[in-house]
Amino acid sequence: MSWSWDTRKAIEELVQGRDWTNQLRDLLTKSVGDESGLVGSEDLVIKICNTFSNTLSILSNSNYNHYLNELCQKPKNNLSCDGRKSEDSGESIKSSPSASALALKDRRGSYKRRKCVASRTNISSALIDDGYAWRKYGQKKILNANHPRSYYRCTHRSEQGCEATKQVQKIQDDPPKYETIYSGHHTCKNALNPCHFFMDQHDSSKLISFSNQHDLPFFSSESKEDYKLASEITYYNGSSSSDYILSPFGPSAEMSVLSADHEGFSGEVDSVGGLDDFLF
DNA sequence: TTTATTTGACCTCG
DNA sequence: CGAGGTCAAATAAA
Repeated sequence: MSWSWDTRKAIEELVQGRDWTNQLRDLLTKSVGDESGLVGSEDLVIKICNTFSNTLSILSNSNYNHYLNELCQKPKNNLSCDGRKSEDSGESIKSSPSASALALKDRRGSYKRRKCVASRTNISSALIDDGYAWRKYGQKKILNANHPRSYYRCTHRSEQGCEATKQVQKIQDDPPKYETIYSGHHTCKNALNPCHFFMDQHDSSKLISFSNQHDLPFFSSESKEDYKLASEITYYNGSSSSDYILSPFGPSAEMSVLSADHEGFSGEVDSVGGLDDFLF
């Protein structure tokens, strides 16, 4: 696998950032009742911030700039939690298709099938609250898959025209593994304080900051279902052509991978395997 | 009553 | 023609 210099540089920056983050965690753990740890941690925080800044600077000059812009435009707003959710549930008794059902024929089919839309694939060990409100609109049995795929769209699609959608599918039983494919991006203003860092497009020297870390969606819980801490891998499928690693963030997260593959998600696992040099 | 989910029909694309 | 994405009535939950 061959990566551009930018790609390698960004990966190195992120790995360095992770290491410093781990050091910082240790320091903070130690600093409970010990002032000396706090002094060192301040320095580490600056280093870590620089690491992420450098990475994003690199990315902003790369093919991923469009995605970064997308992230930057994401709403950073208030928390409320009504992420309803449901996975495969029991059967529901359906009335048999009757004359009224047949009358639907003419009204259906006024949609276009999605094609080649940039998507992001997230693989996690548990169902994850991504901070947005989703509404389930379908579920399908997928060929050669043990579990059905659920289809969700943004709850605010009707009133705000938000086109974000996601598909969730359990892809492994033991240990459980879930694949979530996100398509489109949120244009709604009612997001539930999604976790994201964002970049100041006008001043990349101080381009990164974290929103309320207590609300990191990957570490929060979702109503109705027992959403657990999840390790995860993320793939981005956009329009450019190399693989990327992002943010192995702390011991509980495995890592995230940016992948750009127009044809679905080919090569994703291989990509992970090829990153061994950077992982522990 | 309102809002969300379930589920079979229907549609598009490869 | 089949797989998979979407629609929308029926149903459940709040």
